Amino acid sequence: MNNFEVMLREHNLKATKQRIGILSIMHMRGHINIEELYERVKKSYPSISLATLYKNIRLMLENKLLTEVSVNNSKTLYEITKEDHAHMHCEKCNEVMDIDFCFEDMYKNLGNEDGFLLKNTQVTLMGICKNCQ
Amino acid sequence: MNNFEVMLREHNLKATKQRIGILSIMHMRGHINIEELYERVKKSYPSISLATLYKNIRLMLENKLLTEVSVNNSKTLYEITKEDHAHMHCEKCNEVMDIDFCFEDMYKNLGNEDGFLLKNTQVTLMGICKNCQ
DNA sequence: ATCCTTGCAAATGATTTGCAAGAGT
DNA sequence: ACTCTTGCAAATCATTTGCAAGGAT
Repeated sequence: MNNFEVMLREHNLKATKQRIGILSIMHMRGHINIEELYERVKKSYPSISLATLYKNIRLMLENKLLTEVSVNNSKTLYEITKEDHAHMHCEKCNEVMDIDFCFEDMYKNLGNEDGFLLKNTQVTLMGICKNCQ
Repeated sequence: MNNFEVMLREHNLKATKQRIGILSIMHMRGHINIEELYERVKKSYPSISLATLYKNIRLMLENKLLTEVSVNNSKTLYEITKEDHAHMHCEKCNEVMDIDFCFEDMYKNLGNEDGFLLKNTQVTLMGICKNCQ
């Protein structure tokens, strides 16, 4: 029983080969969009269908096992949920990288939030990465 | 010659009725998605087509007259480009509100950016707004 | 007069659905 | 054995394209 099986069970999901495949690709790759995920998962499970991929992504998002990362001007990415962090998004190669970030410090700099019940924060730095410059 | 005509000319775009219509809805509405924009613009210009809307949004994004606002789990929004600010996104009603935010202060709290050429930043607080609680 | 923009219809791309067969517990 | 998941095909929704006619400068 590997890590991903445990993760799935902890989130009340059956541990199917397809799901374990999805999670292991995501774990290796970091942030990934549906299209690339499909190409890669097919290498281990050639019979997997796009519908299965979409259904599972949706399910794992609802269970908070995955987190959606919306970036401007390119496809939605998904990552395995982890500690708070910020993202750098390269507008040329579309790569997304994690950076350490303390949300507590940021909250001190906020303006008027007027009764808003805060659940989560997304911080994305947009620009050009080292390789693309 | 109204404000929107000036804005368009300053960005080297011809001032058509359709474009002025798009901008005035956006100015009133704040953040808006394509579907809602279409419904509203049709009220003043019933003949406008979705294709025209998409073409113009794309064009104005390229000219930085508009800014894309990607939010998790709901349609991409667009707003007229303005000074740096952060967004609050209500996960229930999907409304997006602006809040004051000083990016300079935030940059002090950042981790390793390793040669990244920063162009822009997006900060989104996700949660439940006052009305929806 | 020229070039850009519009609206239409069709093409393409992304995501969801229903259902019968198969897999996980 | 039971229930949930898969894969397929079709349906739906979102976005883009090509082109002829119309509009802005």
